[in-house]
Amino acid sequence: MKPLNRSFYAKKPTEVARNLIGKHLIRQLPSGRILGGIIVETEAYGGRRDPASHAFRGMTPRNHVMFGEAGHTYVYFTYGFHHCLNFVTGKKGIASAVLIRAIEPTIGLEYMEEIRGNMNHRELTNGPGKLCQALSIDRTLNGCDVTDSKSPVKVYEGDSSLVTVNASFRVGITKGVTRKWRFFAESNEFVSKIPRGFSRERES
DNA sequence: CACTAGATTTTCT
DNA sequence: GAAAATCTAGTGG
Repeated sequence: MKPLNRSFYAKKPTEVARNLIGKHLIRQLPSGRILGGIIVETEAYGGRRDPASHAFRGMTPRNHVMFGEAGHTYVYFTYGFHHCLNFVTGKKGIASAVLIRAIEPTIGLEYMEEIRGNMNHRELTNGPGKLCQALSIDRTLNGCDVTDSKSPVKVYEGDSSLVTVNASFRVGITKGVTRKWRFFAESNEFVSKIPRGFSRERES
């Protein structure tokens, strides 16, 4: 099985964000150990037109990979604690990316528990900062080519047809809040936050 | 369950 | 110097 190819990523961020739901995210550690899970929540970010995007004010040392070729990782550090994983989308020269907000862990649960603390499996990876910690992702992984089978981070086809994808407003931003650019798997318990108007089945 | 505040440091203005 | 694509613990209902 091969990772998703570049044409998958070379589209509008909203389209890629929606299509990524249900795909398998795979992380290979330097030790060779494999961790992974199913992507259940994403958000799309644009370029100069999207006030919530890091690229809104043009290229900077931090965001320059967002302007590059689709199918590369964009990993940044924020709030003094957390890393966030994105995939670059669209055309080269025009910034856009998709933030991976949550996964349903399927491979290497024991390792994730080891570094995140032994906890409810739902708490392991249901947030952008949490999943980066669980998968040992930091800025040294910025700019990886996700379509390369040797990359430490890859995405494989999954059972996307089984999942209903919903759209809602993005989370944790103060500008561009009216765009419904957040996508998530309906009724999946690993989604980070359920917005107003949606319910989560089988919640205590 | 809903809401708030505080931690901590990089990045850009 | 201010803000940030977050998380956690704590309070109150």
